[in-house]
Amino acid sequence: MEAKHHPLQRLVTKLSDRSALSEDDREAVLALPYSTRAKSAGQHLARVGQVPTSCTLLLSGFAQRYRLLADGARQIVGFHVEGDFVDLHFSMLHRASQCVQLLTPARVADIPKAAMVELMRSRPAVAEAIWIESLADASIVQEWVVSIGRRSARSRLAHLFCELGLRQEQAGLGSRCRIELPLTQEQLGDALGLTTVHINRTVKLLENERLIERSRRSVIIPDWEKLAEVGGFSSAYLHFAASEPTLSQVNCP
Amino acid sequence: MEAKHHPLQRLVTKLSDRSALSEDDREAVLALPYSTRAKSAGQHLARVGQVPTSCTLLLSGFAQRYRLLADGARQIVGFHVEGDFVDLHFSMLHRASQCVQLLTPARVADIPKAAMVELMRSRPAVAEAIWIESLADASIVQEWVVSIGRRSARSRLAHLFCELGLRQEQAGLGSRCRIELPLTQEQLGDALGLTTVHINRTVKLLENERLIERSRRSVIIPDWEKLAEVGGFSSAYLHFAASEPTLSQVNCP
DNA sequence: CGACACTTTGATACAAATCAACGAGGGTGG
DNA sequence: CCACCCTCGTTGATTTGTATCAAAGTGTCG
Repeated sequence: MEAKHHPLQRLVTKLSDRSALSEDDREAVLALPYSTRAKSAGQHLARVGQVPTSCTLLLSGFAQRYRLLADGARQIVGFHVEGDFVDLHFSMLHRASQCVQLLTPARVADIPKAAMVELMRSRPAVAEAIWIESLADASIVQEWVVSIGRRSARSRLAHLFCELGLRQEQAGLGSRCRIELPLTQEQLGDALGLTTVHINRTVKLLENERLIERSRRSVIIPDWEKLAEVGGFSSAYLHFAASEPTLSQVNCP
Repeated sequence: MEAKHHPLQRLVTKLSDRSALSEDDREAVLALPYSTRAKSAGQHLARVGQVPTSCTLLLSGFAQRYRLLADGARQIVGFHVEGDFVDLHFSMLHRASQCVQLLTPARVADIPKAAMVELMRSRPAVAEAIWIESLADASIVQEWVVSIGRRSARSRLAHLFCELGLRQEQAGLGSRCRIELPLTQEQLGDALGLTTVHINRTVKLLENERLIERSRRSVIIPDWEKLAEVGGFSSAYLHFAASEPTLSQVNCP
């Protein structure tokens, strides 16, 4: 089975992770028509007000979803990693209410909206799997509300690092304790509802407390559990499949 | 067709509002097995950690979805009105990561999870309609992130009042300019990431500015557009069907 | 090597939290 | 029917976390 390198393979893997798909279902997903493109950092995959005609799947790279306010303030409402549909909601709701922008160079696949809808109508199990994926995404956003609404800057940062670490690990991109972070401090601020200056001070605080270490664009978490405690982090809201190792089972160098 | 008073009728109406359902689809929804119960204010419909076996549909009343933090802080992540599924996500994700609590006395219908899944597997159009509904819910949560992350207390309150007004109007419960608000100031604070004291001062500020009026448990919006401007409110994120009247078409007494 | 984007630091200003009471309505029991 | 209590709303004084403004460092890429 050398479908291993099929561009949509990662999507299939991600869906199978949480839902049971038959061989036929998997093949139906892989049979989806698509066209791939390379894009550079900073490019937009969606803009407010657009009416989408195709669904964009992130094959590699890292993207942010955000809204701009009248006074120029920006709030990031989510990050996307490879395997994520970036604008499926907008497709189904007929209009984008946010912007999606790449933070790194990336490869994307465009799938005609009609083909997606057709696939989901003819394959209930696939529809269900995609639905469940979108519910898990929604759960993450809800946890962001909790963070931004009720946690201190220090906890918010700790929580976000924990989340990104786990999500990266779950996506098979390495250990939860070493996060490849293609974000500027300004973007961290826009994600957490804080200013750049305050992010800077808080990052340094965490560093002084030995809760994180930094080297270039990565963040290292020397003691996962301690950081999780500072962030009030519990992975339940990520709704990983049950196979996920307990926190205590993992402890990185 | 005296199905008019079928308890699930409101659900059918809500789904048909945004999606096209055939007569068969509608009847399949109405044929769902269910049992209704009356519940009193304060009762929980779901609790963190529970494994749901049935889906709860709110037939009447008002509920909040919230999370508790270690230090006792509470963050409300959403409100539910009649016609909403209150825990469909938890059912599909196998475990509740939040609590759902009634704010008013209410009637609810319990539908066995297996029957829901079966319905959605056999009727793709219904599955799609329910999915779209959950996407619209997610969009609301994302706007909450924007509010809590980047808006001032005054704007947050204005924005929430606008949202609740429109949602209530959309649900056929009256004009957007008169909101039946079964919330204490503490609950408003927990929803907006502010303290009770600060909510109190901000409410009075809006009142002094003649942006809202209060009488018992309702809030009256004398000039919708002015309040919408203060809140930076634009209804796009609610993703109502296109038939929605433009803001300027409506202006209440 | 220069340009530019990002990080870091300091000084100051505010918005919102906290702490502490008091007031007012609404339901309950005597 | 009144007195009581309990929750909710209101207000003031004070503190604190975070924003704002300003400027100097640092790194990286052409």
